[in-house]
Amino acid sequence: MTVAENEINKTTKQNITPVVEDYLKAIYSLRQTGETVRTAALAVRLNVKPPTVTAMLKTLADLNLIRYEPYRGVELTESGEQIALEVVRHHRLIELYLVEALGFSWDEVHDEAEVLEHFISEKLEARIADYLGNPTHDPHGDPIPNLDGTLPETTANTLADFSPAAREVRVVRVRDQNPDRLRYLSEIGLVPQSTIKIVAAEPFDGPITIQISKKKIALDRQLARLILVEEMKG
Amino acid sequence: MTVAENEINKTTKQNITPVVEDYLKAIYSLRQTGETVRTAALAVRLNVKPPTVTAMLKTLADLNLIRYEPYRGVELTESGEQIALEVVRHHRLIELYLVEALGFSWDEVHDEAEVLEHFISEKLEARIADYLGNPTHDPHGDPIPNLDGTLPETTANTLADFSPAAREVRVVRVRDQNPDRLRYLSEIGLVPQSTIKIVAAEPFDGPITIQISKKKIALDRQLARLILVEEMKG
DNA sequence: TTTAAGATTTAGACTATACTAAATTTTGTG
DNA sequence: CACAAAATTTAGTATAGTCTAAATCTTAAA
Ligand SMILES: [Mn+2]
Ligand SMILES: [Mn+2]
Ligand SMILES: [Mn+2]
Ligand SMILES: [Mn+2]
Repeated sequence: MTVAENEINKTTKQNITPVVEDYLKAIYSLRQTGETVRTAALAVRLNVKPPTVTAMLKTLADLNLIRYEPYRGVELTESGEQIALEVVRHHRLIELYLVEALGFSWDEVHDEAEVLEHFISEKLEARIADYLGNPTHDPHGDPIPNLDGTLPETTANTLADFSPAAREVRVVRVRDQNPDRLRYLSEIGLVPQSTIKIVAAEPFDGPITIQISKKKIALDRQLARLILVEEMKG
Repeated sequence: MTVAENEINKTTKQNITPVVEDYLKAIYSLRQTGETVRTAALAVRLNVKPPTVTAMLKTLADLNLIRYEPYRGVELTESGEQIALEVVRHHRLIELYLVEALGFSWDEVHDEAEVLEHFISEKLEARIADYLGNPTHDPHGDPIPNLDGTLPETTANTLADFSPAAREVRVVRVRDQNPDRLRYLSEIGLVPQSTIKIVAAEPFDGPITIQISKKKIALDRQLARLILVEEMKG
């Protein structure tokens, strides 16, 4: 045997393929919702069938990137999370770079970043971060993980949680990556850093009406839940 | 059977993997030397063993990307060449972009481009080309294939072919991608567009002595063969 | 508390790309 | 022109990632 049997579980650079990175990223992102990360959710997210997920979960567990309890779900280990965060950093830096340096709009960057995140070198990552002045947020307001694997703290509520009583709020993040919806949102001026006023909130989970520079727009409550805002200070 | 048997030879986007692209690019580049492209040369270039090449050549022939005569070598078909040229275009645009927009030096860009060439979208390619003003040559003086798959014509001789009789020449291309040698060459000022004078050429394939802005430097004949130059007009 | 529906895993298979060892073809030398 | 050396292909195997069909586990409803 070429490799000793007690070495089979070692994580090497080689083992971290683009597919592995996407699984880790998916686990990380699904965990953000607070729920246990299950096979079915991963299958949907990653566009594969459940048995494919099960097979990969075993591989990831062998690499000590996740803790896996059959039938019960998974969670990232410390090293799994570090890799996930590094890939997320790549993704968000690339998104911002494409917008800032190459004139992409915020609805065009996701698919490009989804691929390139796996292939830029550490050197290119550094040059991009440097060019952008070590930014903390991407074009959607998503926080960019730091090099050390920490995340800029975000304290924001969703637009859906605010009542008309609230005064002006500032949009800080748009948690949507559907190109058509993103185009719609930027058309009405609802982008990170814009200021809006909440005009009305219909009961029974009805629409939220907001005002953006004179214009009133009714937003579906589901969509409003994806818009994170902060109260204006002062 | 899901796919009819008379359809097995169809080239689809799916079939064109990064590995396939690298084979086509390698065949294209080896062909430039004028010699028949053989299994052994491809194996060396692509860092795989000869049986691996044989297997892939069959696949490429099935996809109508090459003509393959067992034991006798291969050549690209029209569609194989188009794909090779497109990948070369990506490679060289990326190299130039990294130098122009992100401060890379010419010895750092090859490895990065070798990977990214397979993963940029057509949209990103277009934005990069646009940013660069639709350039015709990369940082090494290598011609960048046009969108239509044609190549800017280059008429240049190697430095090794010139005798001291020749007057000043302009460096137009450096056919080397070894980072250490490239650093050496840029240190002595031997880069595309620089002007040099040929001072001496030793017999028996000996060194060529050149002068670059007052300084005389002896260049190994092998290395001189990789430097393409043009006589200055006027 | 039983049981059926839903979720998940197991079993078995396939494709792409790689390898080593062995067989075969080509080529260059005597 | 014969034949050994070199080049190439064939044969058989491996790994990563995917699939479908079948088995098994979990859970929620009767
Ligand atoms: Mn990805
Ligand atoms: Mn984003
Ligand atoms: Mn490549
Ligand atoms: Mn080049």
